[in-house]
Amino acid sequence: MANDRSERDTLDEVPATTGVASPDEVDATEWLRRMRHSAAHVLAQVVLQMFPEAKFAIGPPIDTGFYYDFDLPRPLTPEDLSQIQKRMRKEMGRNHRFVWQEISVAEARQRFADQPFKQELLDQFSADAEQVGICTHAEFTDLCRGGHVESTRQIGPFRLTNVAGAYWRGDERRPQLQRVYGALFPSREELDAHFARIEEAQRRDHRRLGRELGLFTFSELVGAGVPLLLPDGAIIRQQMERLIRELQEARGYQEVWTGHLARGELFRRSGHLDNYAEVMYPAMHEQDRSSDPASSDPAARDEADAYFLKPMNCPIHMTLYNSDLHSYREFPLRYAEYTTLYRYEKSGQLSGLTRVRSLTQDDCHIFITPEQISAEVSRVLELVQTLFQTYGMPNFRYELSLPGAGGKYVDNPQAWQTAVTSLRSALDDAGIDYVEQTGEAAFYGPKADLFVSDAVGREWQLSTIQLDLIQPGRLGCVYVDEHGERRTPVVIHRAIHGSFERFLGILIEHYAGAFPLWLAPVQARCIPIADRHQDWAREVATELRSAGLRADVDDGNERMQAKIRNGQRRKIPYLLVIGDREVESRSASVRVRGGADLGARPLDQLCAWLSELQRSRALEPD
RNA sequence: GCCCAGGUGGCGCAAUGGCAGCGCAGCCGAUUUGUAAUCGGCAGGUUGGGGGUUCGAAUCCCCCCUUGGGCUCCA
Repeated sequence: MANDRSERDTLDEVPATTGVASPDEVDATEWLRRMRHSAAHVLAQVVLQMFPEAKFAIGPPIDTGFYYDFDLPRPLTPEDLSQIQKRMRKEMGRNHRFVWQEISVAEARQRFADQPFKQELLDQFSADAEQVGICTHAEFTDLCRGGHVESTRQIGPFRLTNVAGAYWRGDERRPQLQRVYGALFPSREELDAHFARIEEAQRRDHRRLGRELGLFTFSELVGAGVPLLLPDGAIIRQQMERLIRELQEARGYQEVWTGHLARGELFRRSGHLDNYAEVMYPAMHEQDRSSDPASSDPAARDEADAYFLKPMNCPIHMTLYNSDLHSYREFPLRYAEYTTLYRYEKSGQLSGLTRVRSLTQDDCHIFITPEQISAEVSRVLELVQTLFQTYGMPNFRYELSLPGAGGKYVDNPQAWQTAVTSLRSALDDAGIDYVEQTGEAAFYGPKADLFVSDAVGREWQLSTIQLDLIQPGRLGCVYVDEHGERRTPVVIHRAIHGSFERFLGILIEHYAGAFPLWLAPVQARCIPIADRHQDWAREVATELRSAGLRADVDDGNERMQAKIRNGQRRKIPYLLVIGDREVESRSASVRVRGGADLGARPLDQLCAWLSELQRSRALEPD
């Protein structure tokens, strides 16, 4: 997640200005950073008072405040947190001055003799004579590159928010520390606004809306990470599938179907068992069904003969490609598939619809010659733009993931170079801004990924465009070129939605549950005012359904006001109120989601209007 | 996977060692109403699962499942 990355990056940033500054020496942003960093020092001071044996690690400012990592003799409780907070406020009120100075590494080693994490930070300096910064306020001194306010009373309003586990230096093999997070803003109002924003974000959290709107559920019995789409959620998903099918058919994609299982031998050849085994569900051995005890001896099993739930389609699509001999004239050859994949995501990673164990990609594999890379990537980028425009989602960013130095990247530097260059030029030609990430490429090639943020600020990858220089060769894919020579094709792996599950989660939050007409599970609901209006209400609904719309009738014995309230809460785009006047004039009164009353519309006009709105996938409900 | 905090009718919550309760939703009945909640009644829980402590466990202890917040991971 990029926001985490940016947190990490702050550790390595050297502040532009010296240890301590007054408010008029630095700009507002830097001043805020300094308040946050200074608050982290006060936090460490207080924790050290309460736990003299505490080992303290690092405590940088972050986007919304600060944190500090500690190794403590026991877990911190919520009560500890409020106690710490109280004492921090007290210390701040005492108005200690921050004094920053430089000392030699050798001196610092002595000073922090009982602080192993500080010692490790000092290890990165080669010479003992080098200078490092330390910052002192009250009785507390920390190893510190600087970046403080002048005194503790200048620190803005804050609140400690939570404790979390965090690995030392972000490495899961290293000790896990307790990270105390705090929110800090320049003013009380801004701090309150921050928490109000969080509350607002929670209101549009897809996990909450999914329940309220009856879109999806999970079951302990079915299993973690397996989303169960309720009828209304399934309707939205069907519309998503329909859209991408339409767009892809128009662009020369051909749909294939390859099921859910494949033998281990396939994944061995593709390289996935070597690079990806931990995310695959374990092997299913046919011998396990045998009554012969000898045959279930693990040593006798061959992973190659076992079956696996497929975690991706690529090797299967390549095998399918191999069922025939292909010519360069067929290229680009585009295989599309919408089949569910299964990935054993670690339990701690699961999150609503955005991180699941059964996921359905709008997955395609495109077979091309190396010369075609750039042009085909451009076509895929166009498809991405069209899709996101249709959903009205403008806020995304691209990352270009390049190979790093590691041995994960199979050699053939020339092919990699071509691939990277082609990918980059396609992005540039499309006028797309992107960030390059070295060492983030797939084991089989470089890729361009699209990220969006969810309601609570977490970033998720949706679209991906990956070049594959490895698997086609491993799986023996060939094509005949214009000279009659057999060559290995390049394959583009690409998904536009990413997975329908994750995209649905993002969509729910993007619209805050108020879907545009074409996606809304119920598009129009007829509300008869009294029982005598029910016949006409039913007729209106029937006519709308004949026009291809999803319409129903609220024939409960509640008052109209209550039905409107329910329909509104269900975020139905159009509520059609039907009373004496409407029955009389063969019409329905249209109430737009949000409250606008459009007055009575004749039934045939209503049908034509709504079905055109649906057909055009218009974004506004009115 | 790791750390922390949770799991009580479908949903949101209360009960902290001594009779499991409230609201919404649901069902039944009455009401027939013009743009965000009509009234009355009924029903609904072996307190996530298993084990333990105790005269007695939703409440304390252990294991597991699961959710949330982080960390790590994300071909």
